[in-house]
Amino acid sequence: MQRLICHVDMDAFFVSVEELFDPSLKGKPVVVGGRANQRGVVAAASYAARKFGVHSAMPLRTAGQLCPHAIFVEGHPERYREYSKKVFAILSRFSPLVEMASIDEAYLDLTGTERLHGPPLKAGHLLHEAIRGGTGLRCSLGLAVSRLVAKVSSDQAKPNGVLYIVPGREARFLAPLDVRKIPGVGKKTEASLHKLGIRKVGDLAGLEEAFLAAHFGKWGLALAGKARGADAGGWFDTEVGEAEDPKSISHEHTFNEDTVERNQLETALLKLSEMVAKRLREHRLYARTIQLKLRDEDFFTITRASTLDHATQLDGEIAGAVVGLFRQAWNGAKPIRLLGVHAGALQAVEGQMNLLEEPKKARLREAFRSVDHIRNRFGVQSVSFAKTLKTGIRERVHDNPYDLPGKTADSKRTNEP
DNA sequence: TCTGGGGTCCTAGGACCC
DNA sequence: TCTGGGGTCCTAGGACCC
Repeated sequence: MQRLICHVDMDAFFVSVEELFDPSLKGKPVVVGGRANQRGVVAAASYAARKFGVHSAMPLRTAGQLCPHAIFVEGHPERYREYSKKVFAILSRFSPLVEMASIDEAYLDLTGTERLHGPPLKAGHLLHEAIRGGTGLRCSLGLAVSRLVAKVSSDQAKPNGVLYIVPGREARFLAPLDVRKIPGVGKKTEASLHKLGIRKVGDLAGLEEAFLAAHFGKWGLALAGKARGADAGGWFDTEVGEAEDPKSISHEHTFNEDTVERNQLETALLKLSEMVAKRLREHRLYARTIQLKLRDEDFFTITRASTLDHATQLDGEIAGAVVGLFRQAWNGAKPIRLLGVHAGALQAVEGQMNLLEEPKKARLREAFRSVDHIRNRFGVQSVSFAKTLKTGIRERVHDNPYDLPGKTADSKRTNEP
């Protein structure tokens, strides 16, 4: 049976959700991500704002210069998660094999649903209409035999379009597109390809695999396959289905102003450790590697990792490791711009941990369960490390506002620690 | 144009072991 | 005694995606 994959990509998602709640924003230049004078980048821009050259990932200050009359909004992550879930629910009516690839993007496996939904293009339009009717949001939709071609075709269909690539026509569809359109080809790879005189996907498809392998290693081989429309290894080559456990969990924070205040920095590390530990417990995962991320005022960035002799999900153990790394890595001279805490080498609850568990640890874990419960009800800052309370925290550390759906957001916070 | 935050995957070198 | 070879784990950094 011919495989049929559908890629759904919401159009200007964050902006469109904002418009649902405030229709007066419609048609106006809107920038989601923060104020025009803040440190940060654009998370989403309305089509009206894009006309001025504003696009996502652009520094907010730049966007403010390009389009001073734009409406700048911080955004509402809970709303985006809510609408992402709505989209997921609608898609689930069309196929049991649905996967949210990010908050505004999903893959469906529609293989064998022809008797139910009709031919591919018909199914696509039904889906498009269902999303429009169920959420009031527009999306673009690509259908093809592979994830890769489905994704590229949804991009070509933007905005508000449906595009089906007939099986066998993949290479012809891709050939005239810029190499940059291939997922995984970013600025650097594009530049390298241009140097070799390769500009279009068609140029790429004609090359020897050995040539690409020589220039780009393992990635070059995949690239050759992608140019012909194959999923060609890696994540793209997996079946569409249930999301797997995360491979890492991290939180980081950029300070509004660079700082050399050790107290402030270490307090921030404790907060970040708490956030990481809380998410580990939500996922019922344990981390064996803890990593610190440090960025100084010159944007010079280092990471320092430490592998523990056992896996953990406890705030104190993570904080202990990360503060240790921090004291080794930073001599107090250069002002710090960003701190991050990263948990890797994750393992499930099942496994050797249970055997090694000491009764003391079990009690601690029980205590943290209660802490998480209280935090969920009253906010992160309702329960915290003693040091945090003592030194006070001026700089507030936020959750990732544009996280994947399905994770609980910490509710309201007080301004006082 | 002074550059967020949360992820994934890949590479390369060194330690260590057999 | 002038330098094996493979495997695995760990660390650091970087490209890329939304």
